Amino acid sequence: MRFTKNFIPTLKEVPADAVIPSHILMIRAGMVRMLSAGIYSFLPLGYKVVRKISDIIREEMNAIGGQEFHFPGLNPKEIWDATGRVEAFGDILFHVKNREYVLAPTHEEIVAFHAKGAVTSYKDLPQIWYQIQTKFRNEPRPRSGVIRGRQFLMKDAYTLDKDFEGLDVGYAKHDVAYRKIFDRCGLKYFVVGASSGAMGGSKSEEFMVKSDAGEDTIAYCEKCGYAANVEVAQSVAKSATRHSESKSYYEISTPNVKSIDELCAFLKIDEHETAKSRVYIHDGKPVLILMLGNDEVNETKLGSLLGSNVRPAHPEELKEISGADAGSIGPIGFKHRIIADNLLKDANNLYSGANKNDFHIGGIDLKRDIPNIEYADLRTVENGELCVRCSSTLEVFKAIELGHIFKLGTKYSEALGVNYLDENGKEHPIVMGSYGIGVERIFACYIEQNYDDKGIIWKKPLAPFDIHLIGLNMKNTHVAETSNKLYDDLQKEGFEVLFDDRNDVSAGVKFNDADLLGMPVQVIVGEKNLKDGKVELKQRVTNEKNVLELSGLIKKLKELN
RNA sequence: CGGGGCGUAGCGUAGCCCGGCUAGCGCGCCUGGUUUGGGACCAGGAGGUCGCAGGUUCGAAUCCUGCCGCCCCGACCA
Repeated sequence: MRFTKNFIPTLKEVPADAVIPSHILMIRAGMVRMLSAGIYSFLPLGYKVVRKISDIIREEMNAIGGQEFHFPGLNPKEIWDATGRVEAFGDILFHVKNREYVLAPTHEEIVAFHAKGAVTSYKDLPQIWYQIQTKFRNEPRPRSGVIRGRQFLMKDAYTLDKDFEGLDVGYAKHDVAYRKIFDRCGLKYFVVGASSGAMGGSKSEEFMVKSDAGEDTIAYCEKCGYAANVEVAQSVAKSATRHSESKSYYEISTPNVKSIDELCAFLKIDEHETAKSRVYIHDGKPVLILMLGNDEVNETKLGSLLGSNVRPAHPEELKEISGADAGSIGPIGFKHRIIADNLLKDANNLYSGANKNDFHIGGIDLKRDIPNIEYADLRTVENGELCVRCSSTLEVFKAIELGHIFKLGTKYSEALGVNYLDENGKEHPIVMGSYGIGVERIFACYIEQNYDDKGIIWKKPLAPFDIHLIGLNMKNTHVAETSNKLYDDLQKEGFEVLFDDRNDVSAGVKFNDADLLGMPVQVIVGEKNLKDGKVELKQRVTNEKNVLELSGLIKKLKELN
């Protein structure tokens, strides 16, 4: 590709709206442009990367027996009503205004539709169907460039099996394929067991990349590989103690003391001697949640313990429920259900609120004083706590979800009546699995992991070109002739070459653009070295520069490639 | 949806508080010339509904009202 004949609009300045490195660099390198919030055009250079990623995905999907489809983005609303997902998606689903269509945010329904009546025998199973298609989701808040868009490219695959054993096999195949895909793309990633949420399945795993731009918070153990979303993650943390001698409880005047920190400072005690109270409303009834010290209630864990109908009590409700405002609530005298975090199990000599403003109570013995108390794991894991599996230190960080594999089961096949006949002529719903990969997320995450202050650093598998050939002064005939010949020769050797053949910009511009675009190697043709029959070869990753004989160039490039 | 910020040429921005003449600067772009190993130089030039609509005023980029768009934090998220 010649620079002069192609649209590669690089930018010297950082675009005002871009914040994270991948977004900034994708714009500066002339690979994407925003059309509207969360909607991006891929320019030729960026689209080349998209194709490289897609090709890797395609190869690995085909390797596990996947068959590539192309499903419509425009879907009849009726089929989405049939599975109840118009309502389930709510505002996230784009609706077409002048016809009863929706824009597909995923394709389970369409796969089920085509399977119905066509995949009718156990002999037809299993099937792996996949596509790489644009998805539409009306995200309330697109962000981080291409990472969360309203329109995005997704590889989505679906397995059709006769039973759950078959599903296990298909699921395992995808697990292997996904690891190969992300490995080949050169990404550092890890795998998290996750709850499958609204997809309505049983087992699922998420493939994640550590990144400050991420939207999930993950607890990760480097030693044993334990990884879990903090919504469900567990850890070993210091618990409250049960002292051999249990004091009797007593009221303490604590004017204006509200937070646990203030209480500890006021009484000169450790936060492991305190219990924080949070009041929730579950099915219209108050529940007191007791946490050790400053631990935060994990509302996901609370939700799965009590069921979905849980909300924090409003500040106005607190006084009527407990007799006090937030900051003075506690278990003693609380007349409703009380659930304490496991770390508080059977603790005594505790300090907590008195259910009377500006008073706390000391000497609480949960075992003695709160006979109906229940215990559960309700806390949120924090950085530095210990792994429940291997006791080494957990790291808590933000991460981006690259891919997700689900065991769906029969939810969609039952809703849409997608059945097959077994060996005995008996009818069963087809068992489905669903497997997604965010194509642009691979793109962005790769850059997040591979850049420096000059620009992107591509490695071979995703690099839009193998070689960035630079003719420094194209007005010099020797340079022009040599670099033009090299351009042809290198391509004949099978290299993909980007040729900076501009004759109206100075050397510095070309060097800086080359570093910004970040091809793995740069071949620099300049008058100085050419006098001696030599050219310079620069490796982008290491910044290693070699001046070598023209005659030996191709051999050296083949070694590097 | 809640909180905060922003919208001026292709990009980055000044001016706005405190209204006033042809809206300024850098980059980029065009023409000519010089230059060519790390974002060159000289000369000339093009490019603006100041987000949109309404209002106040003799006069609005600037003040007021409404709307739209974009970014960040939160909520939400398959």
